[in-house]
Amino acid sequence: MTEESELTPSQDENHIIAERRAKLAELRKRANPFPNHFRRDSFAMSLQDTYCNQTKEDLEEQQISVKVAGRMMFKRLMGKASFATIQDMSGKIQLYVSNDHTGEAAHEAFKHYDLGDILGAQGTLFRTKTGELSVRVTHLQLLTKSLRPLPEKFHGLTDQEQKYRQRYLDLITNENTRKVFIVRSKVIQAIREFLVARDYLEVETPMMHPIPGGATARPFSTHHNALDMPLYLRIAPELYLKRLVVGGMEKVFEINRNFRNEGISTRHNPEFTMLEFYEAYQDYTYLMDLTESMLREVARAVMGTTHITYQEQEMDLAKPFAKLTITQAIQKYFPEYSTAQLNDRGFLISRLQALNIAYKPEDGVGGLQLSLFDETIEHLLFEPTFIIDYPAEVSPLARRNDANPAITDRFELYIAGREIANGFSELNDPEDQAARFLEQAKAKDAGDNEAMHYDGDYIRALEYGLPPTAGEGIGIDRLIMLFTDSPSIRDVILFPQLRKED
RNA sequence: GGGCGCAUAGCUCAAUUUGGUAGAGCGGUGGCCUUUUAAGCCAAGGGUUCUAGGUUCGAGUCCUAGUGCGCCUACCA
Repeated sequence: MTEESELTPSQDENHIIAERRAKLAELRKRANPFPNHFRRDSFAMSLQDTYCNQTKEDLEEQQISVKVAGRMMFKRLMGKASFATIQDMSGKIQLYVSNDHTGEAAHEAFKHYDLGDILGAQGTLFRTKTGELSVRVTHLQLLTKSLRPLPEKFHGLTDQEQKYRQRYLDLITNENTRKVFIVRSKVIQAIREFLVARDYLEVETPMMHPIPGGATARPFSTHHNALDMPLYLRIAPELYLKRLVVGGMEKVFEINRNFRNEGISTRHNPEFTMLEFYEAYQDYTYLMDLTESMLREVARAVMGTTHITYQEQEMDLAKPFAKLTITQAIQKYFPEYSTAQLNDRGFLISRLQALNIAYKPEDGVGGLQLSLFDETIEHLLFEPTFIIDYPAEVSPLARRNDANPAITDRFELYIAGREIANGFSELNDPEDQAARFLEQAKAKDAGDNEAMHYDGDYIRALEYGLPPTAGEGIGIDRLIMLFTDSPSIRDVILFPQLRKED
């Protein structure tokens, strides 16, 4: 960081911060304003839950003593008594601070505490006139002085950029942001439990690859000094996970980050979280069933329902997911295209040109159909839909279909108009795989910088024998967008990638 | 990468439509108030209008360039 870009007092501070610094300096004269000996015994939400049915009289009778701590979010002074609302990781609870119970000196000190300060309070539970559960504070202590003012309490933080750059402020201020990331954590936990319950083994494979593979994408490149060799941040764990299946880990999964050096959008972050899982002695039809079960079970576990509202449209994950081939999907929305036309290279090219859709001139019928599908159909698939039978030319790691070697036993799952999952019966014929790597390498030489490298060790592994295996990747961030009704991937990633601030 | 939009007090927003002394609420400061709920009332504060140029007697407002963010689009999951 350069000297100019650092936040120095003269550049960044305003009168509010100056006043708070002066308060802090006063506090320092009397005691350490950052003590670390207060121990709470209760969370706000557990108190609210435990005592929600107890009346004012019940509480007076029991004299329940509690110690709570949290950040002060609201403050209401009324002379000889005050109310404050503190927030901890579970929720909020109100404090009643008064000359009578807290003592005049402590109450006077409290009046100079600021919103954002972190307080520890001890006292007894009671219910106010209006029925709100509160702590009648007998001992109050400032645990951390906050120097910077919080965003306005009613509207909160709304500036998107500040929400992303200063996520801590967004989390302090916005209930919904907290909810999104709690749901995210629970979804990942539920997926883990779903797979572990089916005897899957969770593993971690390298994030730094000497040969980037497992997907068609541009990698980030770096360099290892001691080894003096180039390394790439992984674009997919696929080839390592299948090596593990070769090694006898017959049900294996990994939830971790992938890195792709490509565009950023509401659906793309340079680093994103993928679930990949592989199961030996299964095929892609099994994966589709498993995926339906997984999404239903996760939805029930996290939200208690399979009903999802995404951007004001509704769906029910309990309904069977549709299954369509690429051409069936095209014909569903454009019945005017005949099957013969959709298998006619000339017709497809004329349509793509008419619709101004980019395509690779060397593509066969399958690739052209896919280009047409991606541009015209994909965004229309709101209800969960498996698109099946992908052309072999765009599926270099997938097993060929027994009846039609031009296509593969592969599917992609679309929900809310975007790809959520991609799965297939794995290609375990080492000679076919070697040939397809060579084809990719040829494309790379011809200038396709997303084409795959030839991975000699992966071929060597296949030559020892990969059992017939089914494998799938699920984009966790996009799944979380769906479950949290978030319009942008940046809303479900705690610290999305942004440009430098200065 | 291309197109469109936005940037004003710590935060949320105004500022009469080619321009004429930059305002309010919240928060903060001082005062009143012992059951408040975005507490209330009174008072005094708080600004490099994103940055750099330009037009003009005069620019938050108009023009040019830049920076950041948002949306759409392209590559992609």
